[in-house]
Amino acid sequence: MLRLSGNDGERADAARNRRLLLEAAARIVELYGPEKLTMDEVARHAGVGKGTLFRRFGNKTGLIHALLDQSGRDFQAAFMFGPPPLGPGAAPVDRLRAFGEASIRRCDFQGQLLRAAQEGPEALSHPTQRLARQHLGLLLREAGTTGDLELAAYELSAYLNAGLLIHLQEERRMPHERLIAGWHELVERFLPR
Amino acid sequence: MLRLSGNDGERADAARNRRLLLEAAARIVELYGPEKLTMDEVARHAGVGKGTLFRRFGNKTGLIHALLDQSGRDFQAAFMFGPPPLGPGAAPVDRLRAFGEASIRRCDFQGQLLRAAQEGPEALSHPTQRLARQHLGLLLREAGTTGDLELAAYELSAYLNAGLLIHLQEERRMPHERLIAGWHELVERFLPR
DNA sequence: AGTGTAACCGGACCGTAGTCCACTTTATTC
DNA sequence: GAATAAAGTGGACTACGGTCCGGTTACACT
Repeated sequence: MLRLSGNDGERADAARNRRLLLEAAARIVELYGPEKLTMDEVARHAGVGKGTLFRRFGNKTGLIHALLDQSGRDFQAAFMFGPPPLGPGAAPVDRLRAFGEASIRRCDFQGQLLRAAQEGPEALSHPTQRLARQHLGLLLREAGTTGDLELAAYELSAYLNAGLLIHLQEERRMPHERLIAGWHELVERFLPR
Repeated sequence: MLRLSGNDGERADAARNRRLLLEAAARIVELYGPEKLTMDEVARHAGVGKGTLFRRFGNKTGLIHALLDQSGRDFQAAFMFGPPPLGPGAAPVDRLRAFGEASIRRCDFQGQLLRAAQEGPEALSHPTQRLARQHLGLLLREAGTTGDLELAAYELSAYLNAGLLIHLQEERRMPHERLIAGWHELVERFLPR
């Protein structure tokens, strides 16, 4: 078989099941919260076998990434091509500040899913994480920061990790504004003196 | 029963089983590596029921913390009471540098266990983590750093997270020296200008 | 020694992530 | 429209972490 005609090389029934599974997963999260998102339940609600679910998304973090895909793409588009201060056009420092603010804001809405997506040792290697670090590194370079920019990008993105932000908000009871101020302060420390 | 005489309020058989379980766990890690450390196997090797294992250590991260306890205590004693530059007596900046170096060195030996111990949402609340952050915050204050020192301590300790260090070493192939240099650079950024 | 009781013990049991593979469906080709 | 091969499917199965609870044991007090 040559698979020339297919839209994405995905068979029609497979595409339908992908849609069913994503809808079921989204519904479960919306109705019962992310902690009730089990692979068995998703498959059951979608009226589909478990094997199908794992074939489509690989594993649970794969499914969660697929759920976050749309908002992730929006976010990426915003900081790469959108209007300033997040997108190009503003000063690098302002873009850095805006990037953190947007990340923290996003965490307010999708924190639990974001945290779940960042579990496991391979999370740091995921394309979206790499892209964010690359972006941070680029902005640092433009801002005139010197030194090991790759490590600097890791350090900055560590602060924006959903697990850390949730801990600070829920365990340490830090208000939103303090986290933002902390980000601004951190960015400041990375600027050339 | 008053439980006055007992050494630690732990019954003799319980103490014996704790020892057996820790020895079994240590042997499994040594012989087969941390990824083979399953609760069933530990209980089986110790010749003890699974319920006993969970009663003693609560959960898997509890067992791992118990395994790391000795080296953890040594480390804590070293940076709180030991000789400079890690312990008191040296300049705060030098103590900060030494703290990171010691953490990175420790990660070289026990990285996999340390990473496993830091999984889960409650890891950041664990006493050893809190103590490390408190120590970092104190050194920053002594070094004259201004701003939100609590957040600053979180940011510094994020760099020393075993999961991140292992990722940088194994995935990004960064040599030991680069990680050390990165730590020194990071500390530098937190010093008053 | 005898006794009461709190602590301990073991292993059956549960929920969840992830694997496996015999069977079915789809799409292409002739 | 029949043959065919690749892709898809579903549910039984495994491994693992963690819970539960009826039975047992060590210890303090008499």
